[in-house]
Amino acid sequence: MGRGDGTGRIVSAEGADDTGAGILHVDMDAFYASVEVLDDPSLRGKPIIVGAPDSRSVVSSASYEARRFGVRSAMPVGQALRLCPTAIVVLPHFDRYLTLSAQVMQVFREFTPLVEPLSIDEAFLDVRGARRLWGSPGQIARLLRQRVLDATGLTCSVGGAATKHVAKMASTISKPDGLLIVPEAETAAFLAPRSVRALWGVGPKASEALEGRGIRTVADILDAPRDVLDRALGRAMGDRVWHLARGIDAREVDTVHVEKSIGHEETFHDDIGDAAILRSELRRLADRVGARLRSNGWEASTIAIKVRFADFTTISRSQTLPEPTAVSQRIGDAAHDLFAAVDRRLPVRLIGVRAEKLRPSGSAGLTLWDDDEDWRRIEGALDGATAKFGTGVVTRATLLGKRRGGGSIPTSPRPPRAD
DNA sequence: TCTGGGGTCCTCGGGCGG
DNA sequence: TCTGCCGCCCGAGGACCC
Repeated sequence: MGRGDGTGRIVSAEGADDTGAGILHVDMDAFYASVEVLDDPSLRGKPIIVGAPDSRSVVSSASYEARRFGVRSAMPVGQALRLCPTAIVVLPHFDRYLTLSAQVMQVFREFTPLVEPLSIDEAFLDVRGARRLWGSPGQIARLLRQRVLDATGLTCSVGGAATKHVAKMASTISKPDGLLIVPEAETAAFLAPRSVRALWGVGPKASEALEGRGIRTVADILDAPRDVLDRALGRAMGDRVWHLARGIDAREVDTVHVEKSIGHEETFHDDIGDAAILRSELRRLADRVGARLRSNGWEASTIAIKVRFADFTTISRSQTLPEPTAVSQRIGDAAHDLFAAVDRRLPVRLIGVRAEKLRPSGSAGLTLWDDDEDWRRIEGALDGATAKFGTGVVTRATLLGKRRGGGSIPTSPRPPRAD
């Protein structure tokens, strides 16, 4: 596997065993902060915090120089500055990050079409079919890191393994500017000593629940009875952790992403108690949600609002509409109705609007049931890039993406069963 | 210290229909 | 006609991720 190279990071030795490690996870190093350094070289080597310098802002990204002082993402900027008073606070430039992200993803696609972007700065790649063209997974990872650096001037870290989960853990451990390949046969040895918190999906609450039962490492999970995990974490999570600890993760690299919700929210600079101002903010957020729905060709069946009060308690309310919509006015009306029913005893810190249960607009008339038989019918009806159902036209990508994502194409409920 | 914004997924409880 | 049970859907809230 890997070895330390004296700088705290890990780089798998050239020619090290990479048998069966055909899934790569690539993660850009301190992405936003690194882009800021790229665009202003005078920042190089200095502690940088990307975020707004106002009282309610949090750290979006921090350079490794700042992280040495304990600065972390999502930490309030004020707290970060107390830990690292010499840090330079830089305002984020999201358009620039998007441009560089697109360049990086393009580099990934030079190696394989099987790229699953996870966020703006990371992706999974399935390189099992790229050996003839580019070499073994380890060779591909090295080439890819060099290509990213040449194309953008940015460094990234790469983990390689037999599964997405282990590849992701490997890239995290190799950071920054590292490479760690875990050959399939060494998966168990790699996992066993890791903290439960290192498992993807185990956060502060879940790790606390496990540690309360004496389960601190992946090896401890292997020894724990299933029902103990289920009681600590709930059935679904217990099951997932049981499998992940054994290196079992059947998820494939999925190149099709289908949005399930679209929302906007905003934290006010000062808490607001005036209902008229809050209603106009809801309208503004509803306008933005509607505009995004329309530009994506979606409409939503459910509208939800979120309200966070001055004491940080947070509530949400949602409503299913009689008809799906992408009209901002209707979204705003629904948001107003929901807001009117909220008991407001404290001023409001944050307000948000979200559109859920999305479907392609103009797909009314579809009557499909979400089961295998219907999917065969849908796929049978696919003609080139689109399929026609009733009055609606749905793209092939949408249909197949929905299927893979396990979501529902505009579906109707199954007819009531005859008793 | 005082907690962003964009999401996804899971759990739980209540309502409803067979 | 009523009741219990079951399964499904919906809404609310929480945990988690980047």
